[in-house]
This record gives sequence, structure tokens and C-alpha cells, in this order.
Amino acid sequence: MPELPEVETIRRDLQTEVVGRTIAAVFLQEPEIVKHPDPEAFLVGLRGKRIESVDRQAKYLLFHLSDGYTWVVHLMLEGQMLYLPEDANWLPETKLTVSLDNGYQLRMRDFVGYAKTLLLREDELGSVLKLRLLGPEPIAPGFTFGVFRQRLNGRKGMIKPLLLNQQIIAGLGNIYVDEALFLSGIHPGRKVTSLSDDELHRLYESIVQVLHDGIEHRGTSAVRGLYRDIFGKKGSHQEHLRVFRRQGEPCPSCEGVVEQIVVSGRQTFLCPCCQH
DNA sequence: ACGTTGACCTGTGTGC
DNA sequence: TGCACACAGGTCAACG
Repeated sequence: MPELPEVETIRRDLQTEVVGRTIAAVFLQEPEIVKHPDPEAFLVGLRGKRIESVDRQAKYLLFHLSDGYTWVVHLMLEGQMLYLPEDANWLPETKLTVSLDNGYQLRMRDFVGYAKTLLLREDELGSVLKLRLLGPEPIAPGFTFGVFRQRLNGRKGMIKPLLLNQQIIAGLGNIYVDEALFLSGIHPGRKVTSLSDDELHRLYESIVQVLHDGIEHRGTSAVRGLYRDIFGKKGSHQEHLRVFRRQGEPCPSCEGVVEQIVVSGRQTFLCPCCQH
């Protein structure tokens, strides 16, 4: 599920709703989702801690706790993080329930089985998760064209898999990469070495634009429609997608038809007329 | 080191 | 209708 705009939407709402709250109780319905430390230590480590802030890096949600530890959540393909009154109905596929001191709960759900959570010390964010290796945040003020070009400098592969590589740029996934490549008129299979400075600049602008559009529309609930914000509401950016999952439909900007191909093992959507 | 590929897991949509 | 079978927004390990 969630790429940068979806995780950022979740983060912003959590920042408003749960900062300053204390974790009153934790129920681990599926211990397998805890990757570090062991499930028992995870439960003990969360209980009684206050949430100081909610951060995001790439697609990781980071809850900074009062004892200096960070509760990390990655929703992977189809995870949800819901914020509900504690007497709200039980929901299937709930893997972790965190009760707060205000009568609300955070409930982590997952429909595929990839979602994961960790509890880490400051130094473990680098050593266990390797967050230090992640590329720059494309919606941060420091993400200039120069930074973008520098990240791709010396790379030899195709542009799409490079943009999906979180160590080059953090936060892009299959949807927003296809949308950004369409907006910039670049074929996903192009070698990055073949891109002109002008094309790179268009791509840079397009990436920033599609991510901001996605956030403005509170994320994309496409594919299986499982992405939800913390209140259980869908995003609306699927209504604004130009090529993703629109194979067979008319291209929004020419007379062509949107095509579906496979690039680097990923489903890829493009207009063969506009994208070269 | 880097680029590419497949595995991971499970519910759902598709097509026979 | 029923059933088998790809397939999914991500990441990681393994390979060349």
C-alpha cells in the first residue's frame, strides 16, 4: 500500500491526535510482526511511555517515545494504522492494538502479512534499520535539482528501478514513479545515463509535484482500495491518476492509449506516445 | 559495488 | 457457481 504520500498523511494526522498521549496497554495479536526486539520485550518497552512526536522517514513511521526509544512501523503493501475509540468493533486482520490514555486505540492491520514493527534505541535506527542509508526526502526543502541529479550520478541502470530504490531517493513506490515518469515524458525503461539535463529537470519537478498532489488528496486508495487514513477514510488521489492502472484508457494528454508493461519485474503503466 | 531477479504471505479478482 | 491461479502499492537476499 502506502508510499510517501500515504505514510505522510498518516503521520500528520497522528502528530495531531496522539502526541502527548501515554501508552496504557498493548495487545499483540500477531507476535510475528515484531522484528526487534523479541515480542515480550517489545510489549514491555512500549507500555507506559509517552509519545513525544511522530516522524516519517521514507515509508517508515517513527513514534519517538519519552524514554528515547523509537517505535517503528512499516505498513509495507497493505497495512493500515487506525485510530479508533477503544470500544469500536473488532476488525479482522488486526495485528497490534495500542491503547492510549484518552480512550482511543491505535490498531495496526495488515492484509498481506508483510507489515512489521520494531522498538529501537536511537543508535539501533542506524544499525538495525539502516535508516542512515536511505536517500534524501523528496518533499524536504533541501531536495534541490542539484541533489536529485547528484543521487543519480554514476548510475547505469534503468530510471524506474533506480527511482524505486529507497537508498537513492526515499519514499517513491510503483504508483508515484509511473505518474512522475508520465508527467515528465520519460519512458520507465530508459537508461539514466541517456537522460538529458532537461529531462532530468522535468523528472525532478514531476516527482515533487506528484508527491505533493498525492498528499493534498490524502493518498491513493487504488489496487485493492485498502489504503486508509487513521480515521478509516480512503484517499482520493486514485481519481487523479493519469496512467497508473489505466491500461486501455485514453492518454490524458495525447491521442494515444495507456499501456501496461513489465519493467524490472514491476507492473508499469505508460503512454508509449508521450514517453520516450 | 551495482543492477536484476525472485521470494516472502495471504486475500482478492480474474478467467476458465 | 466453483475453483485454480495470477497478482498486489515493498523490501530483502542472492546472484552474476
